[in-house]
Amino acid sequence: MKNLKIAKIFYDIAKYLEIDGVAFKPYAYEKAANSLEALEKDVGEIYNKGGLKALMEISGVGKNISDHIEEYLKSGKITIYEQLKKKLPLNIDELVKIEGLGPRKVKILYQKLGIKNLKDLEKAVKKHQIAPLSGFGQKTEDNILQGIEFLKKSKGRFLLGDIMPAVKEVFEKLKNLKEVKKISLAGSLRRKKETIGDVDILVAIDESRGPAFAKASAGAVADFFVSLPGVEKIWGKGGTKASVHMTDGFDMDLRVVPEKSYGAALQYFTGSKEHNIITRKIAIDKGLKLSEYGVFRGSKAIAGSTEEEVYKSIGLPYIEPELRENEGEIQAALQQAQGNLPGLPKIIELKDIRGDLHCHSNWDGGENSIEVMAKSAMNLGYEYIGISDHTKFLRIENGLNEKQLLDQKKEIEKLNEKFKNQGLKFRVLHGCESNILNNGSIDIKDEVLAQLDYVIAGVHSSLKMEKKEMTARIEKAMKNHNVDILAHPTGRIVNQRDEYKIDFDKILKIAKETGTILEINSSSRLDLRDFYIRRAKAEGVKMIINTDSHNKDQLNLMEYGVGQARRGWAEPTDIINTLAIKELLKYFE
DNA sequence: GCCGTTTTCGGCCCGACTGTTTTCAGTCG
Repeated sequence: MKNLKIAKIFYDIAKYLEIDGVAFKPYAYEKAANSLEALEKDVGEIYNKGGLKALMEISGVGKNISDHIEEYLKSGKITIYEQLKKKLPLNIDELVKIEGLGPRKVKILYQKLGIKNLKDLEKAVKKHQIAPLSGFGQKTEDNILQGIEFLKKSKGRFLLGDIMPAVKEVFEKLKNLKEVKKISLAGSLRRKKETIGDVDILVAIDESRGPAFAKASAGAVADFFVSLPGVEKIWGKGGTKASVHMTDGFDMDLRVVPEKSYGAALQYFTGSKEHNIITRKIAIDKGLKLSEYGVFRGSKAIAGSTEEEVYKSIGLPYIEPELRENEGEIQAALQQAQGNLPGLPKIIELKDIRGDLHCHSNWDGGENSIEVMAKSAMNLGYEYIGISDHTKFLRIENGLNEKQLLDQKKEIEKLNEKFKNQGLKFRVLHGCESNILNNGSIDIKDEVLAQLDYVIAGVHSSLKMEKKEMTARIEKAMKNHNVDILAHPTGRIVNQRDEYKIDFDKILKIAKETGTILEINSSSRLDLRDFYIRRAKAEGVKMIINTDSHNKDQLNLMEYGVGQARRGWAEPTDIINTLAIKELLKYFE
């Protein structure tokens, strides 16, 4: 997608300009990049329809930046970007990931030592060339070494679903402390980002019994925090904060604040940075000041104990954490505050989900029987589960052939009969996760597919096809009238694999035409990504949130798919597994 | 480089920490 490619270039330009010490321009480029990411339409399309004038209507895009966009659309290049790259041939992205290294220091390292990337940096650290530089020092050198080692060990960021179980355990323990009055996760974890740098936990303590008591309470919470099982190393501990490194590899930060500023602190520590900047600006426009301590008029605090109060004081309705990226939520909130439509989306919640339709059983080598999977789904409060085992092309996954699928159908019918006799209002649906072969055909005969309640199709082979071929392959599968759901539509896996080359706009168009449902896969694929979800929603394409469970415990991954959908602004009406069974089956029909 | 029902020029988020500064720049979240 061109929007994202251009956005990336603008972010890079911003960093280059920062390196050169240029004031304010970096912020302008970042802002434009941010707007492009949030755009629901293709920037090429906007330009084709309305030219430069239409581009300049994008927030943060003015005369110069619209020229850059035009240049990119025409030639695939932006001249000043090429010049900046030539002037400072650095891998900035890589270098500024080291804690303590920012653009200015990166420039000094390049000028004095010719450091262009992480490898160069590591060599220089080992030869102790960093400490003697003016502005650096022994401590900086030590910190850089530590930063390099952390990056190597953890690759920097963790998959949300991988660390959440451990975080929840810690969270529950803290919550049960008598000193803790309020507690919340904050940061990217609360915004449900795909990957998390570190874990932020915010706690409010009781202040009503005086400062000495409050101080003792805060100390007790911090003491407890650093002595938790799983803590490998304590980075630091003070009266109101502590940070630790866990044996699982991630860092956790604890902040303890008084109750009166809990809401402001939560708003601040939740971020994102971009969202905070714009909310603070809105405060300034109203003659107020917003910080982590509260909202102030002069020196008088006018709000701070809850987030709702903080937003209200600056004239905004409450904004869900998953929307706080400055990608249009502020405009939507302002719109809502003025009583105009559509305002903020009423984004989907976990409790809206009535079933999970991408689940594997022990028929294809999954861990649990259909009955066990079904009972686990009942325990989650679902009304239905769909069994969708792999089909025959995937031999390595014990894919089922036509005969096995029909045998499985009988077993599912029997199980439904049993549930009915037990008076249970729960239904097992029968589907499959079929394979889209290279020529776009499905690896199971149509007459068998037609006998299933629904059919999922996905690409599991020849992932490196050229864009045109791959798009045509998927298009053909979507046009098969037995295919209901396109599994993990772009093929990406977080931190492991990029998406395959596809024309996503075309996929959206075909989905709209054929009524094909696009999957939001909750496993480590997290595919569709948030910005694709937003575009699908804008086009009126329906989606489904599935877990792709291979055992009963993985049914719990649903919360991450829902988080993904929330970041994509999806509402319950956009997601078909919020439907009751009757409507769902009608939709498939 | 962008933006404007207080501005077409003069602004551009806030507070804390760190390291090396002898009064503050760079970095972080």
